[in-house]
Amino acid sequence: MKELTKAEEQVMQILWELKEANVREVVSNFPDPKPAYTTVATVMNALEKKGFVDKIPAGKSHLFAVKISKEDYSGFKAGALVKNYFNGSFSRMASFFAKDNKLSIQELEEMIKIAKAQIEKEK
Amino acid sequence: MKELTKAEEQVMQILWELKEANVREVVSNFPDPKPAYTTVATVMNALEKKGFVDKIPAGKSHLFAVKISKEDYSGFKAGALVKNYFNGSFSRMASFFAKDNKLSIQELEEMIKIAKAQIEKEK
DNA sequence: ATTTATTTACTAAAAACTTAGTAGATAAAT
DNA sequence: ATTTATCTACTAAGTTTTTAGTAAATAAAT
Repeated sequence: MKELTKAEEQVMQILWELKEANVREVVSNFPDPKPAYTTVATVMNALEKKGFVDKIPAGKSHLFAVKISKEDYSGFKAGALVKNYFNGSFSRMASFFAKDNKLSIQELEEMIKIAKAQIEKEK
Repeated sequence: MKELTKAEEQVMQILWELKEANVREVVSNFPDPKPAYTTVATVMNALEKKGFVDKIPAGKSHLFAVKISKEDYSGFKAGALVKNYFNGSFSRMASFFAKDNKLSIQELEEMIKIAKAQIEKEK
């Protein structure tokens, strides 16, 4: 999987929300100050070349449909982060977040529940 | 805190290991093919300008000493990841990792231990 | 039918990042 | 003292990324 640049990532975040959209719709979902239409179009074409979206002719314009899900890309990014910054250990990252009250009790309890369920499943 | 570029990050990973080093030492810690001495020097000066290291005259050359710890930068990166890709919820990330056997039982148990300890501490 | 609006393909300038050379200073070796 | 090695500051070329304009095609409005 290829890396997204900053500009590409911004567009993908919008596309992940919309699932599919044309250039105009993506532009209108940008916060102000919105970039130029052609700027967004350029980025979206790059995303197609990189395989992140499909470009489908639709009437007068094109529809860009998400091809690589946010979940897949999230996993890719999270994996790289854990590898490069937490010695490849997720629990090391968990302990980092646990420190300094970075996590609420609710989040911690949720985490325990998830982990327990997973252990049960693997038995 | 500023973002590190790819090249800067590579150098920082070496500096985080060495705590402090001059250009020559950083170059020699690069895997082959090693970049040019001046290339590394340029990056290290950029790191000083960004505030990631201190540049201390030491005899003939300079010593570059880590100023922003790997832990601090890790937290910064992990926070951004959780915010942008897991709806700001760490447990959402945990559940993502738990899926598909991405975590060993050992890691999961470690996670539970950490979370429980933290909850206890906050009481 | 002609004007107006929308969209795309192509092009390109500007900015950011990467890589490294050159010249000059300083120190070490002979 | 002169040569050799090391280091830095400065410069700059090459690459990637970002941003957007222009021209052409198509559709919509008058």
